Amino acid sequence: MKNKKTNKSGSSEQRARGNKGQVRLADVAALAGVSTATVSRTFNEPQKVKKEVRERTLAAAAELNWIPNAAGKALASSRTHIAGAIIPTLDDEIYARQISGLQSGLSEHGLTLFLGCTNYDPQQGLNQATAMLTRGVEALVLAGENYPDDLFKALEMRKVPFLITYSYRKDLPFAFVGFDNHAAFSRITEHFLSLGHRKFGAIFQPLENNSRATERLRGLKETLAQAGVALSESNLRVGKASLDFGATSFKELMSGDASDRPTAIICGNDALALGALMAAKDLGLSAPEDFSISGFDDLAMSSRFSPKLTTMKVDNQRIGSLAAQILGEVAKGSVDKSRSIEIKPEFHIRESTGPVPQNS
Amino acid sequence: MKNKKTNKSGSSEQRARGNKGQVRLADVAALAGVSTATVSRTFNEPQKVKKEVRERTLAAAAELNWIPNAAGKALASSRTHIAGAIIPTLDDEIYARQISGLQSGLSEHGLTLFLGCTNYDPQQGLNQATAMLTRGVEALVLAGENYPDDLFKALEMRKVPFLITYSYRKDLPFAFVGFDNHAAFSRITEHFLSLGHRKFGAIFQPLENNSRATERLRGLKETLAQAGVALSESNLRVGKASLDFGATSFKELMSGDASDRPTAIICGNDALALGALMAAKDLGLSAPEDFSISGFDDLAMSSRFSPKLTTMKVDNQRIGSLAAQILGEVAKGSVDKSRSIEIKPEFHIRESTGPVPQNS
DNA sequence: CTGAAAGCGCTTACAG
DNA sequence: CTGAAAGCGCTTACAG
Repeated sequence: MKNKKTNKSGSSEQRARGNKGQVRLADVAALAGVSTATVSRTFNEPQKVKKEVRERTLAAAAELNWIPNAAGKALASSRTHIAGAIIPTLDDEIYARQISGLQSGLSEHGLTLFLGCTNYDPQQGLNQATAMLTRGVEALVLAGENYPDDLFKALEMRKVPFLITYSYRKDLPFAFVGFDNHAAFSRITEHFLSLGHRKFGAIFQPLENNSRATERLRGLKETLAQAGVALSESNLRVGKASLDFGATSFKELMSGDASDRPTAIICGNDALALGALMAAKDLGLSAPEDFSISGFDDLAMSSRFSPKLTTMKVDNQRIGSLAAQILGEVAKGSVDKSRSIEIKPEFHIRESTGPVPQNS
Repeated sequence: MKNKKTNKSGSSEQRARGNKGQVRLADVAALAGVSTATVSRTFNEPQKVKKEVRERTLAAAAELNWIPNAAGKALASSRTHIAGAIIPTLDDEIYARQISGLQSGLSEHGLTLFLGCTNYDPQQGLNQATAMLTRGVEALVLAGENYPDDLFKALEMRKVPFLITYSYRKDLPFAFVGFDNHAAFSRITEHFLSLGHRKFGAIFQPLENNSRATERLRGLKETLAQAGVALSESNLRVGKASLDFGATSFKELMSGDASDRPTAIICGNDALALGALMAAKDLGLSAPEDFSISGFDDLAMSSRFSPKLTTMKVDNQRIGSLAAQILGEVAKGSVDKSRSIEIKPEFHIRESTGPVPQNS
């Protein structure tokens, strides 16, 4: 009884010495009549505390509405229970889904997520990462591998485990959870070749600081080259990954001489392909009668559009969950190195691709 | 010179006492031959340090590649430079955009963002918020106001400033950055009424734990009621906010007796409306000749679909930036209370709404 | 302008 | 099973 009172007034004395009126572990200890060590154990290693004492402590904590201060905890234990993720942008559903899967996965491991966006600027990526290192992230997810060398150096110097998502590359010494963009576009290109197409056009998102897009285009070009087919520069359009750019580019590609016009159009993603299909309607052209076209991502709209779009689906939510699981294990220390996981995209051949039109 | 050496070996002695090999401010101080106070000032109040000393200190920090430890900093200064955001889901572009604007805005204020998703479960929201309070967030953004009372109590008890986004309500004592969902749907409904529609149908996302959707439906129903028009329960479909549910619901609404069939269909968002329009094509019906329909959000697709969708646009990126700006000021202490900002959605009347069909 | 030292809120050997 | 006390890496009055 007396104990309680002393504590309560004690608490306000503390306030005078700088404490902001925040309830601290020491206040709980005083109320429960135990040492600070016991309060700490009650919450972190309950089995080490006698039941009766534990309950008294929990009651005190509940009465005071105590929430532990993570900074104190982190300093004393050198664990922060924080993970970070850096992505190009949330405006692309691809990354939003990954973060969604990642966040709920990390949450199950008791990790809170710091989020940073680079807007495709490597320097911003470095800044975000530095902020996160300062705040003691235990692990980091980087979407894509377009980051300055300094970033990777900093991570290695501080021994912060990290994982690269969305990409999967064997030529780089990092842990990946993603897929092989080059192989995916190789596969798509083969599909067109096997349908007899020889005149190709391509509509792509910006390649700068985006090695995924770059790899896709390489996969496309190299596969064509192996078949002895060239993609002329004039039939390659690169611009904003929007419906509009897809539409404009399509009209340009189709405005040429009928004999030069591509019969096959490979798009860097679904938004571009859907934009192109909309422009086709305006021009009175339709797939697969007049041309064939493919996307990448399998947006919700793509399988319902008319014609249904041939595309590849990547389960981004799953990429996020897998990344969370790996990092959760690494942070817990049960695994000492992050491993790679290769995701296989699903190729959905639908209505938008077919044999070469007769009159071409 | 000697100084340097002592320091370096000193550093490894420290390691034996628990330090994880991490470079600390004290190491920088030793290398530069100054006190820890001077190192701290060099970074936090540089104008208080003589130029020469400052430069020596900066050089030492650079040489050791020192990154300050935020936990130590937070504990000593009681500032964490962390803000948090809790949203229902990232799978909805609405929230992804808000987070996008929020993150870059906060970043400019030197704040790092914790992100948590509730998946529309208030309890998860409380858990995420507790995790963030533990980690010392200086301010919190909550999307929507569907959170347990305990959450608001906890925030108020700890005097953590917070802001509710997307909604804007005058009947609740919180700071909002958003719009009036009720008024928005009232406006949409008036548009249909002014076109002469009297038979209404509605396709909505789940209302449970989603007061935005609930307000929308209320705005719709009350405006109809004022005009003496009823929305029959059988003409109201509530389900997943997907293209598919929009399509299925449309077919159901249109399957009834021709005389009972709604001429006006108000959808809770664009995905539902686009799904309905796709189903209409299958049925050989088209807007606005056979029926009128509206959405909400103005997705990229909506202005390009055929017919172009009548809908309302909310600038979610801007909601995020505004929230960041307010919280940045509040965290800095330049303002002591967060203020509300009402956003006005833009009503885009396009091709999908028109006068009541003659034969109805 | 600079430094010695206390203190922020926790955890964790260590001793009992 | 429990407690006294040192220590985690910083900042900040205070004194000079």
